[in-house]
Amino acid sequence: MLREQIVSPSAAAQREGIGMTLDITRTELGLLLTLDVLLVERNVTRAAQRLGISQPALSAQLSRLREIFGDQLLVPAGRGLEVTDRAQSIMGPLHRHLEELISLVRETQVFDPFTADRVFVIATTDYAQQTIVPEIIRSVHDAAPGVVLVFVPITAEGLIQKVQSGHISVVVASDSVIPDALRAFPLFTDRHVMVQRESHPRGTEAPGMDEYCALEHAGVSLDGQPHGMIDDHLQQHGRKRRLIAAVPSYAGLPILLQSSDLVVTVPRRVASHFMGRVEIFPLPFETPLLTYLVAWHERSHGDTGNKWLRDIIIRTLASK
DNA sequence: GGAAGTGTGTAAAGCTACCC
DNA sequence: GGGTAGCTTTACACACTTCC
Repeated sequence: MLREQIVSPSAAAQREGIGMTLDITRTELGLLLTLDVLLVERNVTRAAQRLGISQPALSAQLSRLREIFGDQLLVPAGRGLEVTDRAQSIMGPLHRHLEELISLVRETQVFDPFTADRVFVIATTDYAQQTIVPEIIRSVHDAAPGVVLVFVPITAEGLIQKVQSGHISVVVASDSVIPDALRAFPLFTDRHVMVQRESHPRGTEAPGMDEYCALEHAGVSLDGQPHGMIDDHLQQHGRKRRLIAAVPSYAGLPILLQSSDLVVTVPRRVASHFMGRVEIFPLPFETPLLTYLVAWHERSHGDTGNKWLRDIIIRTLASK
C-alpha cells in the first residue's frame, strides 16, 4: 500500500495513535505539484502536457485535489478555468514551499560538470557583454561541455523576482546595479579612462580638466537620458563636459571614434576591447572605483550547480 | 507466493461553452 | 446549428504494496 504517513515514528505507534498524525500522504505531495502547474496554466490540457500525462489523468488528479481541499479550486470560465478564492490564497505559499523543496533536493545532488546538461541564465550589463562574457563562456565550456549559458540584459524592473524565482541563475554587474537583497562576491575593480582614435588632432597628451570639458564627447545611455555617472560627478565639482551623442551600447562607440573626432569615457576594460586603433588616457579627475560582483539569491546558495557556476566565474575573473 | 487493495494511467464517450 | 475546444466521467489495465 503506497498510502502511508510520511512523518510517523513507527507503524506500531501509528496504529496506537501515538506520535505525529500529519494527515498528508506521498500521493498528496505529488498532487500538490499538479496543483501548482494547474494554478499557473489554468488549463487542464496544457497542464497535462507540461506534466507529461494525459488530460483525463490530470482531470482525475484535479478531482482528488478538490476532495482534499474541499473546494472546487478551478471552476469553468468560458473555455478555460478560473481559480477560486481558496485556490488564489493557496497559490503563493504553495509555489514558494515547492520551490524550497526543489532547492532542498538540488542542494543534496552533486553537480558533475562533465556530465551536467544544465542551462544557466546569467544577467549581465552591457559592460560585461563587451568584456568578460567570452572569458566566462570559454571557462565554462572547457569544464562543462554540456552546460548551456544564456546571457540576458539586466533590467532593474523585477530583477530580484527573476533571481528569486530561479529564472536568472546569477547576476554579473557593478555594485551600483546589484540589489542589497542578493548575496554577492567581488570579482574585480575598474576605473574610467578617456579614449580617442589614433591620430586625433588634439595630440597624444593626457587631457587636463579644462581640455577634457571642452572636448566633444560621445557616451552610452541605457535609459535614454543624455547624461550619466561621469556627468553627475563633474556636476558635483561644478564642471560640465560637451556631450554630443549617446548610443545605447558600448558596442556602438568604436565606429563613432573611428569616424569622428569625438572622445569617449568608458571603463578601462571596455576600452581595451575596442576594435581599431585607439589611444587611452587617464581622466584628469578622480572617479569612484567600479567594483564588479557576481550575485545570487539565497535560495540558490546551497545549490551545488549554482555554486559551481559562481566558483568558475570567480576563478576566471577575480585574478584579472 | 498469491489475493486484495490502492494509485495512476489510457481510451472512449458525453457534456458544455464558444465561434463562425 | 454545426464544428471545435476543453473538462468530466466511465471502463479497464497495470504496477506496486500489504496482508495472509
